[in-house]
Amino acid sequence: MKIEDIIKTNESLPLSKKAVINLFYTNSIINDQIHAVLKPFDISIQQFNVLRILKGQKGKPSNLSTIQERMVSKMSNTTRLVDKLISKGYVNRTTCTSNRRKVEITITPLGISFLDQTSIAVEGLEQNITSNLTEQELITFNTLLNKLRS
Amino acid sequence: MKIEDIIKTNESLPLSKKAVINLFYTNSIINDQIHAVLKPFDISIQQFNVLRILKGQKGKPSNLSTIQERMVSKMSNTTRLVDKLISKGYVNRTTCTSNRRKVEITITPLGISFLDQTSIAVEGLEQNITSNLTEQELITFNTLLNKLRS
DNA sequence: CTCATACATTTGTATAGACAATAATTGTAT
DNA sequence: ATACAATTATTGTCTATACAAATGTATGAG
Repeated sequence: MKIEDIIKTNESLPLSKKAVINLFYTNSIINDQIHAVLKPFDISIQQFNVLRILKGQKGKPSNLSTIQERMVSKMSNTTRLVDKLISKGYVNRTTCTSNRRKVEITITPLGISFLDQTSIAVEGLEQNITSNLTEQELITFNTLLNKLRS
Repeated sequence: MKIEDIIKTNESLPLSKKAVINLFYTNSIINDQIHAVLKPFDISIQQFNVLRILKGQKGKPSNLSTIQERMVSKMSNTTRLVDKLISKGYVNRTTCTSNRRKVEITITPLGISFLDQTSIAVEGLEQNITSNLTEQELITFNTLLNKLRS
C-alpha cells in the first residue's frame, strides 16, 4: 500500500516529507512485527540486541560503553538493560580489574542458547519481510539508506 | 557511512538482516534529528504529529480513533497525548453531541500558529536530509519502502 | 423495556526511555 | 604528591508507552 493512501492526506505531499514519513511508518510496522515474534520469548528488542552484540564478541567481554556504541538505537540506560539480562541469567557483569571504573559484561551459556533459539525466529521474519524485494532491490535499498544518513 | 562499518561486525551479514538493521538505524538517526529540531519548541514528535493530523482536517473535528488510525507510529495512549496538547492550549476537546461516547478534537488558532512555526523548522530538516538523494532516488526509496511492507 | 453486547474513550499500572546528577576511579599538570 | 579534570558507570526522576481493566454510552434482540 502506498504511503499516501495510508495517511489519507488530501493534499499531495512533497517528496521529502513523504520519504521521511514512509521511513518512520515502515520502521514502525517492522518494529511491531519483531516485537510480536519476540513476545513468546519474553524479551524486548533492545535486550535481544544486547545479546546479539555480546555474542558477536565471541567470549571477549564488553564494557557498557562498547555496547552502547554498537546499539542501533542508542539507549541511555544500558545499565538497567543489563540488569534485566542478569536477572534472567543471560549475562554476567564483573568489574574490570585493570580499570575499576569499567565493567565487563559477558554472555552466559544460557544466554547463548536462548539467543540461538530466538534468532531463528527473528531471522525467519527478516527474510520473510525482505523477500518482497529482489536481491538487487535490497542492495539499492541499503545504498539509499546509507546516502540518506550521509 | 555503510551500515557494516557502523555496527562493526566481523562476519558479513545476510542482506536481509543488513536491510532491517539499516532501516532501524537510519530511522533512529533521523528521529533524533527531528527530536532536536522540536526541542526548542518544547513538543514531542508524537504531539507534533497529532497537530499535523488535526490541521489536515481543515476545521473538521476528529475523534480519538481517527487520530490513532492516522498516526504513523501508533500510540496506545492518545488520550493522554491530547491532554498534553490541551494543557498547552493547542487543541480543544468536547464530547460529540450526536454520539456521546465519542469526543471531538479540534486544533485552536494558537495550535495552528504554533504548528506553522514549527513546521518550517521540521520541513527544513526534512529537505536537508533528503537532499542527499536525487528526485529519482527518492521515488525509488518510497517504492522500495512500500514494497517492503506489502 | 431490559438485558446483553458492542463501541469509544479513559484510567491504572508496570515497564521503558530521556536526561541530569552523582559516585568512583583514573589521568595529568604543576 | 595534590588538586583538578576526564572517564565510566549508576542512580534518581520525570515522561512516554504498552496493555489490560474499567467507565460510560449506544444498539439490537426478545
